[in-house]
Amino acid sequence: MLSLPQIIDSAWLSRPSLDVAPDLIGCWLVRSLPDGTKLRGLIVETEAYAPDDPACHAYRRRTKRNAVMFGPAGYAYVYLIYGIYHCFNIVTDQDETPSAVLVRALELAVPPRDSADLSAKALARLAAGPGKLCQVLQINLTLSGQSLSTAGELWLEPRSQTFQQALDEGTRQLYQTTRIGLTQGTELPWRWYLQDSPAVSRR
DNA sequence: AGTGGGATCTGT
DNA sequence: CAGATCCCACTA
Repeated sequence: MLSLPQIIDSAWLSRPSLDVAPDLIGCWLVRSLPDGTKLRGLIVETEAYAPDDPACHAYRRRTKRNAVMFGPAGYAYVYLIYGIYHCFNIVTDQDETPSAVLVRALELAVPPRDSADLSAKALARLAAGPGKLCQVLQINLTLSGQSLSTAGELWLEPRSQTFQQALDEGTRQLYQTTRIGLTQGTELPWRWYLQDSPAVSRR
């Protein structure tokens, strides 16, 4: 029986992204908005980015954009893609080891206030994709470099006992496959998702 | 100072 | 499958 962490702290995240990425499935991403609203989503899809990984933004060198990935674990790395969408990453591994986990999809625990007239199906797809989840949780560049602590605007909470049990018993399963949208490193099976989750971005 | 490409998403 | 649209890394 795997022991559950009480909290997801820097030590838990200071492992290689390949270990952290699957472990983050089933954990909660919590966003506290300036007006006090809290949004919670169950993480159902992640991708690992590692040193010596040609698809990693930090593959070549340290730059202004990717600098946070070179720092200690437990910080947000957010970037803008195609001029339109944001992608949210969790910095992992030891200080000076550039790596991160991209959060690709969430199951929203509480529907956003302005989504009352959506079908159940549409609701389940609201945060199905890295760009969409950033839209829903209002994650943008200002959060990049911020610490993912409960004192802040964005943090992580561990798997529930029941979720862990379902995994242990095989009632729910993780699926491991290749990453999405890349031009390099396409063959590496560094994407994980929760089987049967309607929020997974792509199968 | 200018250029090109990108870990996306939607609608056609 | 084209297009939206902006930041930043890279070149000069």
